[in-house]
Amino acid sequence: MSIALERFGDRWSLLIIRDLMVRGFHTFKQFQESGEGIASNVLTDRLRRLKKWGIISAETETGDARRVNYRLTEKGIDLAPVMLELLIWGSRHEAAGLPCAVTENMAKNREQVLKEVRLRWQNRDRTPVLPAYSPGNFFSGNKRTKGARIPSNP
Amino acid sequence: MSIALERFGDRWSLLIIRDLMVRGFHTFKQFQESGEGIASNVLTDRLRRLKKWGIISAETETGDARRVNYRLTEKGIDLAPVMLELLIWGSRHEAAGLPCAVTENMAKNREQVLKEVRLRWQNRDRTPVLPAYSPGNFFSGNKRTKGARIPSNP
DNA sequence: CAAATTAACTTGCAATATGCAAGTGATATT
DNA sequence: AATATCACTTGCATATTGCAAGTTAATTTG
Repeated sequence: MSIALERFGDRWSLLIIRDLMVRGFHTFKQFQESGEGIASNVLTDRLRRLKKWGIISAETETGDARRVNYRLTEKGIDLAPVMLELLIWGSRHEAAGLPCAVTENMAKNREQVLKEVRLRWQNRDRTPVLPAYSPGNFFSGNKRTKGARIPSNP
Repeated sequence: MSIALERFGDRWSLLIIRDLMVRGFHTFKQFQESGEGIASNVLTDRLRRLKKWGIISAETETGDARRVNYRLTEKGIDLAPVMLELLIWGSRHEAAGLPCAVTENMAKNREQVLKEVRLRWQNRDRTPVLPAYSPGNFFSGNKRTKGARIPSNP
């Protein structure tokens, strides 16, 4: 069986990766309080597994040794195309929080979007890709389109 | 939380979709005997859920009322881009059964590959995308490249 | 500097999901 | 008519997840 499918065959792993990728999450607490409802013991386990698999890294913050900063590795950020396709699919086929116009625009400019996401990763940019969050949505889950800088037809 | 991620947040759903998409599976029995080890009660449940969500359809075969034919819907086949990106990611970052040359070729010809997959779906073509199966691989899991008609640089 | 707070986990136990082996019932084949 | 096949069910053991309440180490506060 495909290793890739085994990796993400649970309720939380992909969600954690998405939150790291586009919502700017980087601490244990943020995941816990995100409202998604992951139990702390499971969160611990998932972060550990993702780290073991080289998808995320964990390093204690310089200046506050209580905090641990989680971050996608190169391998992790390489999942961006998967996430983007899932976003587009969800927007087309499931009730979505983002207006279809926005996601269809993303679909037309996949390379652009992915370039932008990777740049944010390189720059350690922690602002959410879309500013706020509301349920039912994929990327950051907000209906606002303002601030979603990503796709503007070239 | 994203509906798309909720849909596939279990061990088997994506695997079933992949098997329908590229391995030519279409019966309960095939899934059971595929060696992936899904329990029959869970398989029943997953097929039911996927049907409920409109991702697959189920119809009893004309001519043999015992058989049920499972098939991806339009919504289901639209997951092909997600699957393809997962395949490419897995090939780059996890031990893969397919030679990287093949998957990188697919990565260069995504549109081609997707067109081919959709055509197979339209034609109800049940031959596996890649002829045989070996573990550790994503699409059909075979190391053979012969018969993988999909990517040939244009 | 002692007390309170914070962040990242652990622990114990209940609830849920999954795995397994053995059915069942409706066709179809021999 | 007997046997086999196919798509499920059922009952129960095991594993995973969810929940609430700790624990530990590191800051912050008064």
